Order: sequence, then C-alpha cells, then structure tokens
Amino acid sequence: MSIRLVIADDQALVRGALAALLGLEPDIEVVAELGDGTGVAAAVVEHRADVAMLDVEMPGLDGISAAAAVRRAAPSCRVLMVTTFGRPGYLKRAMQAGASGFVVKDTPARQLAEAVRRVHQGLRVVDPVLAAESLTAGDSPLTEREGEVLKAASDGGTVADIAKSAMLSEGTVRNYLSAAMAKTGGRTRAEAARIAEDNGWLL
Amino acid sequence: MSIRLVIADDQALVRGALAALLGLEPDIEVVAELGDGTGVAAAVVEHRADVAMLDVEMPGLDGISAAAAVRRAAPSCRVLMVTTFGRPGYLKRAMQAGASGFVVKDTPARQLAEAVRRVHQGLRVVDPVLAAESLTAGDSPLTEREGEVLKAASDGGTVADIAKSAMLSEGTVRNYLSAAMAKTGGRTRAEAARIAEDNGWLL
DNA sequence: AATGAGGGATGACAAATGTCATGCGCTAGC
DNA sequence: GCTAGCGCATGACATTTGTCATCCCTCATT
Repeated sequence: MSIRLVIADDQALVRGALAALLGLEPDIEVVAELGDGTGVAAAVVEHRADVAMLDVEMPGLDGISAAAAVRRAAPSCRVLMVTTFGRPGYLKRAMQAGASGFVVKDTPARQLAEAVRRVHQGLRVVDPVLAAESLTAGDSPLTEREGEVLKAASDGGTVADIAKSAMLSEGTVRNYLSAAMAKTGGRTRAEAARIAEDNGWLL
Repeated sequence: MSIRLVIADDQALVRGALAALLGLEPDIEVVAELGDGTGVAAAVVEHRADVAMLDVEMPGLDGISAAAAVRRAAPSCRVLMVTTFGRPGYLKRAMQAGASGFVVKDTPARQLAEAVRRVHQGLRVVDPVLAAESLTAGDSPLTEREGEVLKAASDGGTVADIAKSAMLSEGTVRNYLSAAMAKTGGRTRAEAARIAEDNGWLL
C-alpha cells in the first residue's frame, strides 16, 4: 500500500519537479498538486492523503495556516513542511500548528523520500541545527501589534503610511516601532524588520 | 544524441528534483549538478555540456556572472536562466551576459524540457510578459555608486554604517541615497531599496 | 577648449524618526 | 482588589534623515 501524498508549493516548476522526484519512489504516490494553501485541506480529504507536503511561503493561505487546516480536517494525515528559509520561528509555529516534520530546501534530494516515509510512520523529522536555533531564538518577543506595525514598516513606507494602514496615530506607531527596535536589537526600523523577518517572527 | 545538461541551483532539493524531472526525458542527460556558480564554467567544459541551466540567486558567483563565464569558456554551450523572481533587470542583464533563455520558476513543469530543447537548438526562450516589462523598466537609472550605497542601505544600517562600509563621508552617502530615492521614486531609502531590488537593479 | 556626467565632499536647513515620560482603559493573574 | 502587561494616545525632545546649493577633480565627448 503506497503512501498517498499531496504537494503544495507556489512555484510550479519546483512543485512539478518534486512530484517527479517522489513519483519515482515505488512506495509513494502523488495524488494532488496545489499552487496555494487554500485548497489543501479539501484536497487531503478528497484524495484521502496520508501525507501533505507544504511550502511555508505561499500566496493565499500560508503553509502554517494550511497545516493547521489539514490537521483539523484530517487528523490522520501527517504534515511535512518544506521551506526555503530555515527560520527558527517558522519551525516553532509549524510544530505548534501540528506539523510532524520540517525540512529546508537545501537538504539533499535523497533524504526527501525518507523524510516522507518517516513522517508517514508517525515519526518527527526536524533539521537538528534548526531545532537548536529554535530553542534560543524561537519565540517572538514582539507583541501582536508590534509585529503588525513592524510588518507594515518592512516595505519601506513612512510612519504616516503605517499609521494609516494600521489605523493608529503616528505617535503610537513610533512607540511600537521603538519597542520593536529595542526588543530585536535593531538600530533602525529597517534593521529591526530584517531581524524579525530572519527569525520568522513576521508573517 | 542526447542533450548534455548542467544544472546549478543553490537549493539541493530543487536541484535534485529538477534533475529528476529532466532526467525522465529520453533526449536529455544531466551530466552535472552544482550548488553554486563558481564551478559552473569548469563543469561545462569538463563534461562538454550543450546547455547550462542556472539559477540567478546563488551564493559565491551569481547566475548572471556564471552565465558570462560559461559563454567565455565554452561559446557553443547555451545558457538557460531559471529564476524565482521575474525581475526585468535580471532578464536584461542575463541576455547581455549571453543567456539564450530566461524562465521563472512558476512556469508549468511540462514546459521546462521544451525550453531546454529550444535553447539547445539556438532559439531564444523568454517569458513574453517579462519581456514587455523589461522594455519599460529594464534599465537601471542608478549609477554604480548609487547602486552600491543603496545595496548597503538595504539591510537597514544607519548612514554611519553605510559610510563606513563604502568608505565615504556621511554627507556623500546621504547625497547618493537622495539621488537614488529621486530616481526610483521611493520616499524613504528603504522604499527605494525595495523598488530597486524588485526591478533587479541591485546585486 | 569647452561641456557634461560622475565621484567625492561640505554646510545649512527642514522634515522625519527615535526616545521618553506620562496618561487612560482593559484584561488576566495573584 | 491589586498589579502587571498590553493597546492606544499625547507631547516634548534630541538625532537622524532627506534636500539643496555649492564646490573640486577627473575623464570622455564634442
């Protein structure tokens, strides 16, 4: 009985290539390919998938939320996250969302099928380096609002822009940015945003 | 006689998956896989490759420079760029560096093998949407120094940081940033950096 | 020889940003 | 019932940015 696998990744080329790679394995069957997170849970149910392989960065519903949706809709289906960026915060939140495994896209291709099998057997698959990082830097020190404001700041607008988009006064925005800078250790809002981004604290 | 292909992409999983996908084609033979740009030209020569498939974003030598190196070392080898980001400036510079094709990673997987074949036959393969964009926004309006400074600014440091890293006075840095903001249309240096980045003007 | 573009710099000024103290209301924990 | 933390806001203040005029030097074009 082969493992029924659903693959979601926004880059069609990568998605197709991963499907081709895993389709070569005799014990794995790719039953669905998706380009965003919105339809994943439904596809898992429809195809009675055993494992869902999800990218974290996706348009529509992000991989973390999609993982949670899958767990709710089909508790027997395991989730394996596959991501470009090995961000501590992503790992932590993926696990909290019910993922069983977390691999970065620069692990050797040979290990991928093995990761799928392990996850299918109920084991956890986590990059050890990332797991260690996640222990020290995993939790976001930012409050929800601080995160929101910092995220709004990350594409370079002025305080006035951020205030408008977050429905806050300019002074409040500056206060949140100041707090975020203190907590992240950044000396400008841009630096703070970059640090938070790298740690997977934004989304 | 099958097409001898060299693949370079920094993400091992993607690289392996692409190799698997293309390896399924009867007329394509993957003769080498690289994780960065530095060894590409040598590998092309060593394996007498017909086509080199290069990612733009790579550690060490970036894909554009690697393309130029390949053309110098083996003029008969065609270059197909494969990239995550469809940035007009990348396309333009890739073509100037001697690439024959440019596809983004969210084109359907089926078309990839076809793109390789077309490139091998001496045809050009370019996403039409991107080609159009490249006509309007392709050329960087920034001077070399402006680009350098903007790039240095893009990870969020202060003017003092940038001045130190570029060996310039703070006033000069501010002048360059000001010029870059005027040319890109950004209202802050962060926005200018984002715009330049999106257009493929930095690197 | 003159022109213009780019690299580099200074100084002055206005606007934006970052810091801090302070205030109020709300909710959760002790 | 008190305290602490968070959301939200003001106002004042010092710094940092961004803008502009102006200068010098070099190199390529005309």
